[in-house]
Amino acid sequence: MTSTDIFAALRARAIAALRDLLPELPEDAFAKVQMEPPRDPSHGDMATNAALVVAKPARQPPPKLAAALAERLAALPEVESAAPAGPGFVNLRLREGFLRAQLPVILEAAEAYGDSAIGAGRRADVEYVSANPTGPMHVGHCRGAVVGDALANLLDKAGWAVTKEYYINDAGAQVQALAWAAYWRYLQALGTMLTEEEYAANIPGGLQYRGEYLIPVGEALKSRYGDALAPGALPADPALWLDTVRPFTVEAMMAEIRQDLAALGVRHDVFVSEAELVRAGVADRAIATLAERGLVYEGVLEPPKGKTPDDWEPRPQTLFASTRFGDDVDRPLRKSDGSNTYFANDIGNHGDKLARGFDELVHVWGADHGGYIKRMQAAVSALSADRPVPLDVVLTQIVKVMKGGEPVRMSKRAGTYVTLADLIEEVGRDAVRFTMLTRKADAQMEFDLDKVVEQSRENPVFYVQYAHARCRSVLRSAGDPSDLAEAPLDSLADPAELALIRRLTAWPRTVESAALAREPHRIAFFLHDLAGDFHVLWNRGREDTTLRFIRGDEPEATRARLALVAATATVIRSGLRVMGVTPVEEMR
RNA sequence: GUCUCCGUAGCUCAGCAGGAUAGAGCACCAGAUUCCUAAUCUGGGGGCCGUGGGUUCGAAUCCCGCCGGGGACACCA
Repeated sequence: MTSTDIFAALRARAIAALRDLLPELPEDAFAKVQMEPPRDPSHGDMATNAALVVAKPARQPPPKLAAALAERLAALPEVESAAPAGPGFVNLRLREGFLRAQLPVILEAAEAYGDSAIGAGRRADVEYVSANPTGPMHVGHCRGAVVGDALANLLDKAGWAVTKEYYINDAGAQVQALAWAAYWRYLQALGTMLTEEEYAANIPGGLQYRGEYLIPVGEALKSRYGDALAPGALPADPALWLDTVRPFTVEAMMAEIRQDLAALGVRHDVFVSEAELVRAGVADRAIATLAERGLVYEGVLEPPKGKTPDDWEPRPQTLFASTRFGDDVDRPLRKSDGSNTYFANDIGNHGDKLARGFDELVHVWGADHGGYIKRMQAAVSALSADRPVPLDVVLTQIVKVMKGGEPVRMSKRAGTYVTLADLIEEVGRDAVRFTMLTRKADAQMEFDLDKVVEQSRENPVFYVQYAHARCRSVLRSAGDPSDLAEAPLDSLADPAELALIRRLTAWPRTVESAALAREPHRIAFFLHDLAGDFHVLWNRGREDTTLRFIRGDEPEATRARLALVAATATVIRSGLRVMGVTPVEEMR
């Protein structure tokens, strides 16, 4: 594969030179060689630790190796100069011509610039959102949705074959409670004489979902079934209606969730239903597999340390020996009523993923599920013992929604939480998505409704969009020339122009490192920096008219700069695409 | 009590799988607009990277202890 990543290219050059200098050295001695931008730009365009890394196995002092390596590298056509530095680094300064030559590379690749092959086509299943189908999505789900979607896009760009998956938790007690709540709205639609409290007193677990969003579901049940499920508008035996109302309600909730996701621009490839998996016996099969491997037993757990639940009692349970795979305690597979625990069903879910042939599993969960990671990884290890498949979990922290400097109170019970639909309506899809990616997923985040719509430098969404719009504005006023990849580029020599080119060439390695770290927020930071470089250049043109992009008196220089602008726009678009944000043509 | 994440400028946060003199934005101070959008930009001050050890050529980064904070801890999902 021909990489467009010049850092990878020069790293290969450095390794080749070292191999030549030290033919005795085993190949794995070069594994830790890095070629990266130095912190201090005055050190040059790239720096490598190659001499430091190789010094020990080569039994030579690093400075001596660095000097020899520098001499070799200095002879390369891409390299202007190379010098040993510090304890054994080699700093490289690239020829400006080589840097400029990256612009046609970018323009020809277009948005494919930065695509990588490190994923090597491995099949990755990215499961995200997976909100319980018990109500509309709120901002908490939203972060997971955006992070997951961007991560999936990122992995795709970096060479994985990605499936975007949603796991519907439609088999547990909460869905049961949802059905009871929907049934209440149904009774209301039929004109029941009961009060809410009277109804709530007689249902298992109480009336848990009181939000108004179930009212339409009650109406829909009425128009579909009349009073057949509650003759005389009186509560009937659940055996008569529960298996009808539950799936009906789940379907209604999922329709709403799909709508919310669509509004966010999130589209999953696969929706997997927990209930269906259970019906298909997937969970039982997975547990049977574990049992065959001697990992399932009947046992009594210690009470949890710290705070013991009031109703705790020692009791034999069906347990999975997850401690053998690094978990803290073994985990129950069956509830006291004999049905599967959520964990047992999720083992089935993962068994199903493995059966579908994925090479890597990635999940995005809320941080409150952090305690669940070890047991799930244990289960996947146990199930994939013959062909290890890694399970990576990305946790997303809480989002605090702020308005006018005050936190917006959220309560699902009271039905006052901020729904995703509200949020999108208020600030727009692109702002929501971009902002959700301006923090590391695992860091708490304040989402300031006022700032996000503010059109100022403080707002990174705006800042990046504005840079793209400016690029487009320039290209439009130049008549959108199409043959910029052939433009002569020698006139691009101003430090600000070269700085922008250097930034652009860092895009491929940014994609790779972000994908490997599973950190899509790095894309947002990169774009912010890139936008900054562009704004700087733009402003130089204010002070120094010879630096303007379009110069009527200098057609060649104009073409060169248009090539630079077009490349910048391309990379911004490419990054925004990963984030799922629409690049704008103008800022009206 | 156990597990887990976190602690970097006054504030909000980056810091790229250990690298050279630790960065950005906001806030603060001083500047730039006959111009392709000043919705932007330039310059400046500001840090014991919570703390004590360890690993090594080299640590904000890796390991251990401590302090401080978030989250999770059978039969919820």
